[in-house]
Amino acid sequence: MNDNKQSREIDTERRILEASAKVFMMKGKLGASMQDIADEAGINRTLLHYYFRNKDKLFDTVFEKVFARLIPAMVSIMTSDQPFQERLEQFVEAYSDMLLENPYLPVFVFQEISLNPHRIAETLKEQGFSPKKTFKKFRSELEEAGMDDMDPRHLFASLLGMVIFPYIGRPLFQTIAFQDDAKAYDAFLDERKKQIPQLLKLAFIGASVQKQ
Amino acid sequence: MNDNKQSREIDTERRILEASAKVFMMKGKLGASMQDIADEAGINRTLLHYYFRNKDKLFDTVFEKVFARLIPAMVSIMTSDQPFQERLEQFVEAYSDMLLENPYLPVFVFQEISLNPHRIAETLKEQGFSPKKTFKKFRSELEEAGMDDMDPRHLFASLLGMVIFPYIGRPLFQTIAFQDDAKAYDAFLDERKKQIPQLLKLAFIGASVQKQ
DNA sequence: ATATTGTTTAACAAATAAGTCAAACTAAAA
DNA sequence: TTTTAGTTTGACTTATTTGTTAAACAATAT
Repeated sequence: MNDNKQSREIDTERRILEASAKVFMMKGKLGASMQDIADEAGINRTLLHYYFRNKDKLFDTVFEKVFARLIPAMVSIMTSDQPFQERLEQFVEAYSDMLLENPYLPVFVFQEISLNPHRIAETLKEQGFSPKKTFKKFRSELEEAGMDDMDPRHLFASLLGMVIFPYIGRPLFQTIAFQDDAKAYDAFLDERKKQIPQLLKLAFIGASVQKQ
Repeated sequence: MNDNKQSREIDTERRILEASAKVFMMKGKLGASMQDIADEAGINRTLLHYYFRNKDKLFDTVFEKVFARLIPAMVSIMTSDQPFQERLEQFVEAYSDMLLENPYLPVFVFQEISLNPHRIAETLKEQGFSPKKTFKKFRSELEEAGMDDMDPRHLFASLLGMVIFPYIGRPLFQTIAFQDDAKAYDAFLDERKKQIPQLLKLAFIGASVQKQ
């Protein structure tokens, strides 16, 4: 082993964080024991305490890192200056890909913010994300794009819901609508990347028709 | 006290189940201790064991009862023979009202089925809900109604997502889009009862336009 | 009245997991 | 080489929580 202490430290810390994220997401904060995490990381349990004093501190660190994965796509759809239809497609694509790699993320995050709602404001600040400003910009850009008759907050809630639900509700939905065929469900998830923007596009067309 | 033992029993059991549902939903299966539940029900902790042997058995009973609240609206939109637009409105209305009264339900259910995906098939059977049949009926009815170009599974996933997301993601979304104004968010939730069917209606219009 | 069944409680035992501590180990610095 | 700082580990303590047991209590039936 030709590691110096510093690289050893960094490596161990990274391994702990990766293992923690994985185990916390799969088992939940309370379902995951420090031993589980240590095993996943291939280290001694006490080492977790050495690096992160206690379970809460470890969890907080992990939560922020995991939560951060939700931000980039959100920022991009709210601030990019491309045509709306394209932003929409990019957003759905980016979010879907992220969820495909982190299927347990939404349940994990929503569970935690449900138990601990005050955490959100803090975490968002920590991530350097300014909700008020960003959302205002989104709103005004939408108006400029001539979608002023569709409340951006409803639009955004619908969009997020449509994207996220199939991941959150997978076990349920795969059972009732796909007879538990996992492969078919994967294909379904992929199709949604096109279906969701398409549905919204049709709604825009419908709206413009009704306007006249 | 003029209760006989039988009515006492029923009352106690009902109180336990109500308290359990509340505490489990708010704190999660692992976050809720038997003591928490006993306190909420105003009884001795050992009594819980007397009525439901152990925590797992109690939880299973509660989960089935809570999960059952998801079924009726789902069945009605899939089997009713009213015009589709009306079914849609009724579904959104029914689901929204149920969620308003059970705001913690979706996170609770999704967390549990995420940890325990095999439970779903069993629970659905327990509830006398036959996914395959019901969904097939939904599909064919949709086709008859002339919406054959919109995959019913995508439609249903979108619908559920749009309805449920604002409840699951409330702490997050209320913060970023409503500056934490709870009253405004309640109004928003109410608006969605109309917004969601409206969006889908517009999409149908858009689809019919594009068809030509 | 008392015996029996069912209900409720307090006290105890066992298991699990978090967190602490001191000792062992490693690698670079003096 | 030895010292020093940093890293890793095993053993221990403590706290929490589940589940059990036996006894007390209540209400009805004999």
